[in-house]
Amino acid sequence: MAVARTPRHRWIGAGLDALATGGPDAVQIESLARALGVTKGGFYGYFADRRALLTEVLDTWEARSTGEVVARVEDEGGDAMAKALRAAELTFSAELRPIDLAVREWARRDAGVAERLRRVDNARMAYLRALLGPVSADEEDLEARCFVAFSVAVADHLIAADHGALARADVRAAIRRQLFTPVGGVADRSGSGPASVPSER
Amino acid sequence: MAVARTPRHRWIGAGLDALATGGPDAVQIESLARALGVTKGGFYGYFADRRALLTEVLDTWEARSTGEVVARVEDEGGDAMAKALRAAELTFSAELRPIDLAVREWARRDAGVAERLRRVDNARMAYLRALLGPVSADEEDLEARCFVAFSVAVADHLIAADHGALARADVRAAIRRQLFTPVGGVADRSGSGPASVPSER
DNA sequence: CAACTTCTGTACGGCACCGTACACATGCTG
DNA sequence: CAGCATGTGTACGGTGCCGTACAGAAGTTG
Repeated sequence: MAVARTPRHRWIGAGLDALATGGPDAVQIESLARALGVTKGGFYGYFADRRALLTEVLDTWEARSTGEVVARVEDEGGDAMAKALRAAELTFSAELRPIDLAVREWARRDAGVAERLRRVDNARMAYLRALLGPVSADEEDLEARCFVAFSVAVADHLIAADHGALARADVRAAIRRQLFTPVGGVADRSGSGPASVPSER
Repeated sequence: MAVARTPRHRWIGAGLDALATGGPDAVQIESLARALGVTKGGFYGYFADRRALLTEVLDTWEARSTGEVVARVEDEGGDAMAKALRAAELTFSAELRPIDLAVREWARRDAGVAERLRRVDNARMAYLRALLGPVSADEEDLEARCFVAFSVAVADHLIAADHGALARADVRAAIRRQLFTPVGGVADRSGSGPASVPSER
C-alpha cells in the first residue's frame, strides 16, 4: 500500500485556511492542491466533490468551536467563571477567529450554514450567561450584557475606527470592566479584571 | 446618438446589489449583464475592466455612506442629537447595511478597501461621539459607549443566537437605554428613548 | 431621408476551475 | 522478489468568466 502523503485531514486543514483568508469561494480544489504541493489527483479518492469538502470543513469547524473547546476547558478545570473565560479565549483565538468571521458572512447567503452558526452561537451564549448571570440585575440585563460582550468580540476586527488618544485595547478593557460591574456597583478601575472580551492570544 | 439603455450608474447599481448579496467575488460582468437583461456588450464602453467597476462601486458606497448621509441629515435639520441619530439610522438602513457588511469582510483581504473603511468608520464614530459625549463620564467612558453602540449595530445581523424569552429587539432596546444613561444615573425604563442602535427600517 | 454617432448583440481566444479517466509509482505482503 | 493495492501525476472535456473585435440596430441631426 502506498503511503498517503495527503490524507483527508490535510485537505480539510487546507480548506479551513482558505476559508479563513478568502471565504468559501476561495476553497478551490486545485488551489488547495497547489498549497499542499500536490495535484488534485488524490482529492477525489476522499471526497465526492467540492461540496463534500465544504461540508466536512464546516463539520470540523463546528467540532473545534464547541466540542473541543469544551473538552479542553473541562480538562483544565477551575471554577465556573474561569472555565467560561477560558472557553471565550479559545473560541476567539487567532486561528479560529478568521474562520468564525468567514462563517458568519457565509451564513448570510446559505441557510444550512446559518443553521450551524445558530447552534454554535447558542452554545457559546450559554457559556456567557453562566459567567455574567451573577452580576446581572435580571434576565433582560443579563441578555444585554451577553449580547454586548459577544458583539464586541465579533465586531472588534471588523471595525476600522481609531479612538483618539486611546488604543483599541484600552477601549476593550473599559467595556470589560463595565460588563463585570454588578448592578448598582462602582466600576472597578483597578485594572485587569476578568476578560469576557479576550485580547489577542 | 443611440439612447443608452444601460448607462454607467445602472452597472454600478447592479454591482452594489451583487456586492451586498454575494461579496466582491459575485461582482461579475456577465452576471450583472444578465441581471440587467443585457449582454456585456456596452460595459466596456464605460469601464476599462472589472477592477475599474469595483473601484467605482466602492466610490459610490463611500459617498452614500458619508456625504449623502450628511447632506440628508443637514437638510432635515434638528438639534445635534437628532441629526446624529438620523445619521445612524440612514447608515444602517436595509439597503446600506448588507453592503457595509460585505465591505467589512472585503477589507480583511484588501488593504485599499481597509483604508476606505477606516475613513468611513472614523467619520461615523465622530457622529457617535457628538451624540454620546454629554452622557459620558470621561473620554474612556465615551469611547467605550461609542464602540459598544457601533459593535452592536455591526454584529447584530452576524450573530445567530437566540435570547430565551426575549426577542432580539428587546435586547437591543435594553442596550440602548444603558448607552444613553448618564454616569451615576438611573436607567430610563420608560420605553423608546433615543435609538443609537437603529431597528430595522 | 440620409449620414452619423453611440450603444448593444454576437463571436472569439484565453484562462481557470471542476470532475473523470487512466497510467504510473510507491511501498506493503506473501 | 513478484504481485498487488492505493495514492498521485497527467491529460482531457466541459463550463463559466474576462476582455477584445466588429457588425448591426437605434436614435439623432442636418
